[in-house]
Amino acid sequence: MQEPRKSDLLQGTLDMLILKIVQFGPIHGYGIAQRIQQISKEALQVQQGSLYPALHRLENKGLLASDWRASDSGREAKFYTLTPQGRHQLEAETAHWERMSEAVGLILRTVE
Amino acid sequence: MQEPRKSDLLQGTLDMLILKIVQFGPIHGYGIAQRIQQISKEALQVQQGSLYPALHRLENKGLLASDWRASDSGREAKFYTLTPQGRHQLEAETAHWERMSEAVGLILRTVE
DNA sequence: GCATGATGCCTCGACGGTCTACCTATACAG
DNA sequence: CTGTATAGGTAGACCGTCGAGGCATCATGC
Repeated sequence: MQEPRKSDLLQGTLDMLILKIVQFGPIHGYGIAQRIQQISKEALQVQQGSLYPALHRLENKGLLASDWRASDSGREAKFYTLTPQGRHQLEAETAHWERMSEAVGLILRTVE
Repeated sequence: MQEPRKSDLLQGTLDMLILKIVQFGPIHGYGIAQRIQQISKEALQVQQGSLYPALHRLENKGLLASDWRASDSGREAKFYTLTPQGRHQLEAETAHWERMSEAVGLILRTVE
């Protein structure tokens, strides 16, 4: 019996993570995936098939704004920035995450 | 603007939480939902439509075993217990959760 | 000149977990 | 006899994620 194929991230956290990374400053999609992987010390990694739909989702909701600029490598890339709603949403999701993950920890640390 | 309809739990944690609660000793489904809610101080709550499919899933995978007994209220109820594989799985999932949630925390606590 | 890998954007189909909304039945209180 | 808590269950829909692809550009090595 082999690895039950664990997901690369905790379900439902992707949007929050993206918003958080973008908060640091304008960045393109490819860079977001790299940053997440790097900061998490390779523990989390975002598949492109998850990333781009998420970015479009967030942009459609008005949480992110985008414009084309030249990337470090001199190529055109779509840079995302946080909108005011995005910042607000990030705060809300962060608070929600804190509450929830703490609650899970509470259960896990319970010894009968 | 209304509640974005947040989920009642963090996606992907239900199986782990169930296994953890069952670890405390034989308990029936209804009781599991109550315990989770109670220990988490109402932060987490499990819908029955999520709970029972999850229990059947876990039993089919051989992580839980069940038998009918009389509950506290004198009614018949299906009591679940952890199998050895279930215990093993719980440890694996707990470790995975720790790694993942810590990684998420790492990102959230990063200040540029 | 050509292949390869890294960068960068994207789409599609499938899967699986969760939620909402139901159904059933029993015990007990009023 | 009606309502509520307890207890088990199913069906359908939704939606996020993943796997697997596609496309283009640029730098490097051969």
